[in-house]
Amino acid sequence: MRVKTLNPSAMHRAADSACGLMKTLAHPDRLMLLCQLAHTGEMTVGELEERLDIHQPTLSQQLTVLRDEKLVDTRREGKYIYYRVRPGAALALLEAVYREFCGPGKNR
Amino acid sequence: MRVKTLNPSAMHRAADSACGLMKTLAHPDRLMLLCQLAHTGEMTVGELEERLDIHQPTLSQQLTVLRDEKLVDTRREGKYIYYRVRPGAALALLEAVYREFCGPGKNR
DNA sequence: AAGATAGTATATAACTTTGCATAATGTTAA
DNA sequence: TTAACATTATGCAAAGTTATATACTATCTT
Repeated sequence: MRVKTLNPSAMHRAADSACGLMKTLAHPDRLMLLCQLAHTGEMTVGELEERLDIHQPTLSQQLTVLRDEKLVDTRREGKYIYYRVRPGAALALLEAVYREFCGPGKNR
Repeated sequence: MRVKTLNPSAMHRAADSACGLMKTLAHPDRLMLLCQLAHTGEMTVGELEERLDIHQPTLSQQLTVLRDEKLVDTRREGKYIYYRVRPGAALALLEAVYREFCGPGKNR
């Protein structure tokens, strides 16, 4: 069975969008944020701050990145803002990352 | 069924190693290089240069990064140096990326 | 309604890292 | 030694990270 190869320009475009996503994931705080949200479903900024021990402005800045990249959705409830993962390509990658780095027998 | 969450320090360690890999993949040239090698099995620097149209010193620098990160192996044959993907975590990620960004119906 | 407070976001600026071009250097074969 | 293939050195521009300080929004209290 022959493996189909993309033509050069399609490959460039695919590589650029894949890289966009990976650059966003390639930051420990952002990755943990997404991972945590993927597990938990929804959390407020304050809960994330406490759980992940990221100090507030840094956290807020990274959440801004995730919002800009459309990787998370938010909803306000009173003075709290709830974050959750937006379904999409990021989730598939996250799962693959999780399997490789946090799966059974990987947490030592 | 309850989803198990890693403890904080294990999570940090896992996030750091996952990010290390993703940072390496989060560069269009490097990603295409790995993708191309994954498809082809083995290629010389010159073949990669021509196929991906990356100019030579840049290519060599990115190959150095991939070597340093132990994502590729090399073998010399006369004046040619053959590169190939080293089996490991990168391959699983690459496959997930490929499915999301280059799979059926994604190359427009 | 005014001020105080809790939760969240943004601006600025310093610092660090990365990307890549040019140029120089190794290595092998003819 | 010359040509072809590949790597390394150097330097600068661009991008990413994060701390400090400030602003915004909602709630609570008086």
